[in-house]
Amino acid sequence: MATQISLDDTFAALADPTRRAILARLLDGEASVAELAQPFALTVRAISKHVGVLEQAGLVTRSRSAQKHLSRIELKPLRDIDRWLDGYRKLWEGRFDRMEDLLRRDADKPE
Amino acid sequence: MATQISLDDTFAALADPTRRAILARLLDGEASVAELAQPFALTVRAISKHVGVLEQAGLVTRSRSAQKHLSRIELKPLRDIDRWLDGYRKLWEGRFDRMEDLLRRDADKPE
DNA sequence: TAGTTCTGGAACTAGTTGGTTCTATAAAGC
DNA sequence: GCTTTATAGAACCAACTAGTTCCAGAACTA
Repeated sequence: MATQISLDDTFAALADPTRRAILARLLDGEASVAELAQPFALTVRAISKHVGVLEQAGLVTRSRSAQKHLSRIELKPLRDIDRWLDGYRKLWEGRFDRMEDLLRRDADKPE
Repeated sequence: MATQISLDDTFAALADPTRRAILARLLDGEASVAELAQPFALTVRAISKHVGVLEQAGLVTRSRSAQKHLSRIELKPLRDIDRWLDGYRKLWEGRFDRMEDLLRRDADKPE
């Protein structure tokens, strides 16, 4: 089984704009570290570390083709976040006053 | 205007299980710091700091009623994450082989 | 007024993060 | 075989984080 990824790691990995940009780039297809580094004013090593963080968080897998290690986006952790959001989504999808009701539900309870 | 919140801050705030638990608790209604601290083996001060982080990230607003400062969940940053996910959601909602096509689209380009 | 309750500020600590540089290794190209 | 290219390991640094303890202030309670 693919070692369980925590929401902690996923959220932490996504909390960096460089890493989110790398993920977005990977929507266009697999890429090597050098290719991923190209748009940034950072060393290739720094980008390599960012990819490592994404890999740790399960958001990226790598396959080496010759010297190039191709990175590829993995969707499962994103789906996990999506499912986590489900618990809150109903609050903004309902009518606004119903949302207010939910939020205040306990506040008026006699305890 | 309510000072613009960055995805960086939102993701970072959500990368901590204590803070996610606090948010979940706030689904049941507003609560004071002391109330929020009750389920945790942490000092009230530590929880107060966590609430501060959530507040910084726009996930919580506070209103003081007497000494009690009531925290309330705010949904906008969560909706922002939901919208950010939109860019990826189509990949796991489509048929799997179409997703594969998208991912490999560039890999086979003659360049 | 005095005491209690609720919270935030300040100062500190240990551990983590995001970046650097320099070095090593593995595969391709000549 | 030597050189180049692509990447990761190691060591380092400055900044930030999550926690603590101690103290101060604001507002209820008696």
